[in-house]
Amino acid sequence: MHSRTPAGRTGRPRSAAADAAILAATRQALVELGWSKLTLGDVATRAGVAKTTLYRRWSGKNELVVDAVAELFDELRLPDRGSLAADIEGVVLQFAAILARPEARSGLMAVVAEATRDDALRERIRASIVDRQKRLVLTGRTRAEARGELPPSKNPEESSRTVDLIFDMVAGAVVHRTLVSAEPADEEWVRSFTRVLLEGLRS
Amino acid sequence: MHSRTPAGRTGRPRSAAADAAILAATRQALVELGWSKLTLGDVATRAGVAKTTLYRRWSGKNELVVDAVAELFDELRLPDRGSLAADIEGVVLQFAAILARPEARSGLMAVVAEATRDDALRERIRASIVDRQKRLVLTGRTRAEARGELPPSKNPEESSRTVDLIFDMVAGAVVHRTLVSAEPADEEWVRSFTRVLLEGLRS
Amino acid sequence: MHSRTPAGRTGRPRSAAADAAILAATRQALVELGWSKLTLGDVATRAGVAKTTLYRRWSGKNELVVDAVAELFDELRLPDRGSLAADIEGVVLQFAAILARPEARSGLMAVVAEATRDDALRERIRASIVDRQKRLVLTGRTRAEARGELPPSKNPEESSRTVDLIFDMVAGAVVHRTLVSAEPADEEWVRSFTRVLLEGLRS
Amino acid sequence: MHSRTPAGRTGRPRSAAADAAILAATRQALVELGWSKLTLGDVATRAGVAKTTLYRRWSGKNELVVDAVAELFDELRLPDRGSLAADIEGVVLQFAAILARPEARSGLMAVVAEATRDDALRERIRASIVDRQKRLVLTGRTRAEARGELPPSKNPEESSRTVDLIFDMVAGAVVHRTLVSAEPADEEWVRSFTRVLLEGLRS
DNA sequence: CGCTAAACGAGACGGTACGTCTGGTCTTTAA
DNA sequence: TTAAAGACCAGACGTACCGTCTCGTTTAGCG
Repeated sequence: MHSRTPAGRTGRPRSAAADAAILAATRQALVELGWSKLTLGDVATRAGVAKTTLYRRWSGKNELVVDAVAELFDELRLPDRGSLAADIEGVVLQFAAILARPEARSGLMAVVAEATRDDALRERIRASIVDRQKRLVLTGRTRAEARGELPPSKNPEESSRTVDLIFDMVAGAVVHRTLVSAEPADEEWVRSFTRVLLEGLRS
Repeated sequence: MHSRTPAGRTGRPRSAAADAAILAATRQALVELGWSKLTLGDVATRAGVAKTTLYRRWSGKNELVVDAVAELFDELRLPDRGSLAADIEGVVLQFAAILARPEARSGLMAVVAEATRDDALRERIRASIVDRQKRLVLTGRTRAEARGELPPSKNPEESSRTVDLIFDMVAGAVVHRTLVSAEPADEEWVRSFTRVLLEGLRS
Repeated sequence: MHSRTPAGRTGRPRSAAADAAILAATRQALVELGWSKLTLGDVATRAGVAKTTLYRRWSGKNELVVDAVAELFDELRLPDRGSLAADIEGVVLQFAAILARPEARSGLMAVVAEATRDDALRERIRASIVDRQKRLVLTGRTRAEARGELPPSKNPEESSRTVDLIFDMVAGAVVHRTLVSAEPADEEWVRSFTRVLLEGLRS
Repeated sequence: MHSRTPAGRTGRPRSAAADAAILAATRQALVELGWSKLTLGDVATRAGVAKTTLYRRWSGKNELVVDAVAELFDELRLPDRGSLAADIEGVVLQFAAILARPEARSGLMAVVAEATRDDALRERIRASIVDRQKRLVLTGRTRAEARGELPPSKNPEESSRTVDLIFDMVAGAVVHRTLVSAEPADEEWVRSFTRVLLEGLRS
């Protein structure tokens, strides 16, 4: 995380409230203005905070927005609905619901775009957002193997490759449907998608 | 398109060379600087053109970059390799090759991010980039039905939904693999992906 | 604009009205916008003329405005009211009336300002505007000497110096009163000024 | 003045050095480029200051140049040479010396030209430049009355009118001689001028 | 309880890019 | 050939943010 427990002991401690206020203000500004018109000065004003305070915690717009958006994905949970298909449908719908929120839409794509030229930023995105999602895929796979819905992993390496493939297919399809095609990832679409994905994996 | 055949007949006509020079300069600047550090003044300088000339043709950075990136997708062709799987693998590899180019990577994602708040821009992206790709899916489907590799479409509406689903799955997976996971969409990955997709569709 | 010279064998006949239209448009623009916001493109539009046509006749803003303003001074006449004092009062009032017009106020001072760094422009101002006024001073002096109101010139050189002095005093005082002090050079002021000037010269 | 003692007390205080540097750079640029080619960006660069800093203190070119030129008139002093004629000659020579400097020549006339359409600017000129000069006339008149060289003022209103008249005559003649006629206001000319003025006033 | 030192708000600072406007020039078609 | 139209290059305009830097002012923990 960006916050650091004070190394030395003296001096005024950082305001814990400021962090929350800044992240909330960032999301609000993303909703109202979108990524490109969001300015750090405006975020600071909304948060009732000086620009200095903001820069003391985040090194720039990208880092701030990653953290602000990452919090949105905290609510992702793998439901246990009894079957792999139902579980996947559940989590995909959650994912789609998050991407339907305007603060996620422009914020997420913009930082991904920036990350194409900034390895540190990509790493931050991976740690804050992507891995959180990927863990759900892992859990789901394990649970499905236990249920006998998927054949057990033959070897770790291939297993890892498969998880990556599934993850790219799930996240990619939902993102593309939502942001590029600009159509809602509603229940009907999710059901069709899940069917194709699972049939493909089963065979 | 942005260019307009002169409505009236008088006056000096717009330089056709300027358009090409500007788009080429835009791609070059995308490679060297990335989206966020690309400035229109710099593009104009690279193109040997005044800023006014640039603004006369494009209303802003987003519109310019969409056109510059769109040209990259002109080279996409559906190969005829004899089987649906081979055809898909071929076109996905082409798509991945384009996304591997730095001028496409940051440019494409950035305009998609902007399009989340700008309907006109999204329409422009759809017309210039997305529809061009979707037509390949349609062609591929038709060809596969003729070969008997896929069951013939039952009704137009469901057919359209299926094409959309396939398109989101293909484009989404490749984009996510390439830009978010930041792993190459190489032949091995493409073969695995195609197998899952086709098996899922066949059943 | 609609004048057509039938005799010319090649090319379009030249518009005789263009000069007048441009100068009139220049004065109108001076009234409405002042010197600094007057643009040649705007003048051309007001005159119903292309910018090219304007540049074919004048080399720039300064030259155009000098000519436009110079026409205002064409109406200056030395009245013959029977006494030197009355004659001077008459011409000073005329001069003040011209300077009260907004197209003269900002136009004249602005070109004078430019002329401080541009000898060709200063020469143009002298020829078009200043000499026209100075001739009035000469005429007035000659007439006053004939009347016996002023002693006859002792030698040409001193005479020339005196004319220059009078001219600078008259023109300078009226301009300063009108433009810097921003007070009207009305009859009362002119009478006081003339009295001081003539008493000073007589002794 | 433009500078304001900070109303609120917080925030970084304005740099006092910046003001001086900007005004000096303005005068230097006036010398080298003249009014019309002087750009605020260039002034900022010369002063080693950002454009924003300049615009924070002055609202535009006119206001800046007024202040820059006004400082030139700070050195005007009414000498005490024992007689009214000598005093006037002294101050007129000082005035002429200032107007001989290129930073005063084009700068002063240009702002006067602009002031014909801008009351606020005219007021600024009056306060910063004109009143400073007029006070010298007042002092001179008082001193001359004490010496008995001029009859004492009959009433305040007429006295004020006379001061205004003298001021317009002195300043106007010197400015016209220097800038319009473009001849030096040397000692000989000043002596002639002073003689005419004083004889006119005495009678 | 007073000292110390960091964090705080405010806002000025040097920069960079914006998108617009104007100055002059050049290139087209029409008359 | 000249006119009107308007595209062209060049560069200044005034504004908006950037990220940094002073300021004077809290506000904690330590002594």
